[in-house]
Amino acid sequence: MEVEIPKVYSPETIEPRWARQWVEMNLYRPGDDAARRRFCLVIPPPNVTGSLHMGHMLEHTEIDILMRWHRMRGENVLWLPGTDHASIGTQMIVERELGREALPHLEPGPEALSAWGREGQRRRREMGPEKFLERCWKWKEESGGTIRNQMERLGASCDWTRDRFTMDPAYSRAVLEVFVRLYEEGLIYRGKYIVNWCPRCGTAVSDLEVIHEERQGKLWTIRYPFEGGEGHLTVATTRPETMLGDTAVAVNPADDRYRAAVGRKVVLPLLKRVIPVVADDFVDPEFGTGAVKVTPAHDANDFDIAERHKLPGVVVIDPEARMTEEAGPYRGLDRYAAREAVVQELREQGLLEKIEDYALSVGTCQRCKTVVEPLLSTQWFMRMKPLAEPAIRVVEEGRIRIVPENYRKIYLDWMANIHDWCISRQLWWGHRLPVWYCDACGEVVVARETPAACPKCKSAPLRAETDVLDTWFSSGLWPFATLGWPDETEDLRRFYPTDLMIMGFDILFFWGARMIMLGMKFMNDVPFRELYIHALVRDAEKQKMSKTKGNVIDPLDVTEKFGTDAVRFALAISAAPGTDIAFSIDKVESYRAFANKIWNAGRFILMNLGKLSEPLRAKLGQSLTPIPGVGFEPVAGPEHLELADKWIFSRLLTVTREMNESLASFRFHEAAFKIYHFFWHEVCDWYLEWVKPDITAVPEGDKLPAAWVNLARVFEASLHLLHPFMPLITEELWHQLPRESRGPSISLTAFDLVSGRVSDGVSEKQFETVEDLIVTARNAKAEAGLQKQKPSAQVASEDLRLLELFRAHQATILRLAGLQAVNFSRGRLPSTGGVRVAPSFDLRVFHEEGVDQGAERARLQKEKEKLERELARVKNQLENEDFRTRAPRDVVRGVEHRHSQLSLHYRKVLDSIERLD
RNA sequence: GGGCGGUUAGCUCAGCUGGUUAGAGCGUCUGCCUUACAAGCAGAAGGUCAUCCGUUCGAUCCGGAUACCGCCCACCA
Repeated sequence: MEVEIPKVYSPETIEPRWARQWVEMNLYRPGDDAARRRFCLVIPPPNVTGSLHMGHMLEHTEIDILMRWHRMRGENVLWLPGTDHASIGTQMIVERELGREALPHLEPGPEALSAWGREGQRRRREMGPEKFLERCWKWKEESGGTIRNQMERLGASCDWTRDRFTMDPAYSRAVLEVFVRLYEEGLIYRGKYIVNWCPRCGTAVSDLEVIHEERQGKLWTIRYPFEGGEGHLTVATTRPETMLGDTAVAVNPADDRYRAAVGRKVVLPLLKRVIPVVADDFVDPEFGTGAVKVTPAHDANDFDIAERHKLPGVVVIDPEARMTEEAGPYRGLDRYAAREAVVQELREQGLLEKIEDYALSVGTCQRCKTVVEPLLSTQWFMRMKPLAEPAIRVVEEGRIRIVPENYRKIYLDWMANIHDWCISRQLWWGHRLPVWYCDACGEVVVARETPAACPKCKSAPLRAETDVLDTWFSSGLWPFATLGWPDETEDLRRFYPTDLMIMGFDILFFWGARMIMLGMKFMNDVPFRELYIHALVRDAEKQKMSKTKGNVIDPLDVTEKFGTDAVRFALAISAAPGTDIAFSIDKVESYRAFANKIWNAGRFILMNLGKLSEPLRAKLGQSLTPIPGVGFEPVAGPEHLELADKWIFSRLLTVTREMNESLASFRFHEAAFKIYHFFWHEVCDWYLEWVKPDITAVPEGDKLPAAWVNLARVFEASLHLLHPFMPLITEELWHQLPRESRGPSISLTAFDLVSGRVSDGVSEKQFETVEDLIVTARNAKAEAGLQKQKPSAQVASEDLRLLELFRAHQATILRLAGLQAVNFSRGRLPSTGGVRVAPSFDLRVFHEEGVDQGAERARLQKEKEKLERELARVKNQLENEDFRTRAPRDVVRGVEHRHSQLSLHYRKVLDSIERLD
């Protein structure tokens, strides 16, 4: 039977097939064996605003690696998937879509985007909520589908039967429940405060949604004349247009310059309003003129000053950032036009003292980059201090472990300085606040169901609130609402608290902190026990990927081209905790080569399988069948073990253990590197080459050669170790291996070490010595220019046991080193050239044309110098009495051993140089 | 204004709690289409671990300073 297997692995045919099959089989529902540990993670729900980017792919790869790893250790694993409605984000995208439909002729670009946004907003208002929300839902269906396809293609092992969306009816019920309960407890309140207002989006946004940017601006110094008298106060401002809303000037009470001014009044220029001069500690006498204009309706600090001094607020800027009626002659002007006009007028009136350049930080809208306007506005807020307290405690006490640890401090600092959270948004897409107003008596009703009439004055109907909740309000409930809360479901009982959460740092405060607060509040327990913060995926030059820079790599593109497994591996092996990832196509390419390597190793085995008779193949299948209750053990077959077998199984044991340790601490790069190196450079380069003759030979009789059992077991174990990183290719190859009874997937076959097994240091050492001999021979061949030929060689050593070891593996040494014959003898080689000296053996490759004495001398000279340097260092160390007395014994002994090896080697090199002469 | 991170081979990065000879991938050079794999095999070159000072028997690793780069937070008009 000859099996035709392509030489080059083609992920595009194999990967999608398995990905689909896993979904169709509902393979990744958690098992319900109560005796087993459970492991649960709820996905950070991607926004339904579009398709997934490299950051998602990294996140999902990391999650999937851990999920598969836990699953293969026999745990009941739940990875719960879902998506977030992304209130403001989705609404903006749908608006833009509407705009694009209305203005299809525009060339795509930043200008078109903003034009489409404006037009879409207009069309949204025209359509009304009902129709607009229909469009949003349609968008959600499409976009959600795209996301799901992408995740499936990635091989994400989530339980799709538990897929959730933040606006599912059940989920929305949880959102309202939380709102009502928090309101009833006084933790949600309504009030008129300064909020961050985005004039473009037409909504309030939270502090976190404001991005501070350093901009070059100006500082204007303006005179405010005293009422009915001589003189003036001068104030400095970066926003002269807001003076129209000034209701006071404030100075520091300790500032002698202004002591007399406090209590007097000044005349606000342009509007001629008479306003008081007040004393307030907030004012820094050092800054500007030491006198501050107070604009309570358009500045958060001024608002606080006004509270303290009972000053009124005058709103001069409207929600669209135009001047209001209160701005008198400037009404209707845009805020920036008003600024110019105001400055112009002040200059003409001689009230402008000076203009200086000034770098200031302005708040911009996270979504649309528009400069945010602090605005006095009635909004809903969540009181954070009482919620933050337990959320701080659980992290301090280690009930939630944050990794890498430096984020713990950042989290705690932020939580300690937390401010109340503005949760209402003037948007349409999202959860409407469960609030009704009685226009008759002014009553505010917060209820789970629509109230029929006002509970106070009985009038009806009530006017429903139109604001929706900040997206992060609903996602804050994610870990318990997805599991069925407020109902006491089986899932909630079984899977809360979840075990792990993985997210990017950018949403630690938006989401992570809020989940912890709300989880503690409503479940009285942490939402997850560990929180791993992953790195950012950047481009090869470590630049942020962005559309404007044009350096965005689309996960789907690169996946299609090189295969999911290759991309996953490239991400995993770069994912060192705490360091951003420089991602490049080159990297993916080199891990595609790795996938191909795995494929070809499998191909070698499968091709030679044809040399086994049917019964022998069945026997092999038996030896690969998982042991019930234990799963697959990465141990050698019970039969004869060659040196190479002992070595590779010993290494396998070590590598498995090390990978387990790495994954337990989120050191993905380490685990990926370990298996990469093990599989390629140990299994393929050495083990497979070593046993090759035993595998390619046609066995005689009905006995299955031990080499077959061992190789198949090593390969199968390697597939298991690789599987979390490269699930698709490993699944494919696993299915092609013979097996007595085949489960549905490698990922459901438990794989673990039998405890107490220790690695075999003696065999490792012996194997490495033989390896050393072979490499030395190859090296000698290469430098003598004999790579094409098969020369003879001579090996000598003082160590009889070593010679015995070499003799026992003579055939393998000849084959792997590419030698014709080798002669082993005791002692040293008496040759006059071409001798390689290692501490424990000499080796000489025969060269027909004789040795190039010059090159030989140069090489030896270089070696001598290197040895001298090292020897000097080691000697120095050993002669240091402090080192001998203070360093640990085994370190000293190690250095001593090194010294004896070095001197031996050095003497041999010296000797060789002498013989050349 | 506070806080944090980085600086290791030509490039991108590993190197966990200090200890024998600092590692990979890509790139470079040499030789090979050796019946698993040229997306491969074999061999090689390439590093005063940013700089300075300190702690230590011993520092790429710990502490301090400097330089450059980057990030986060913040209610100074």
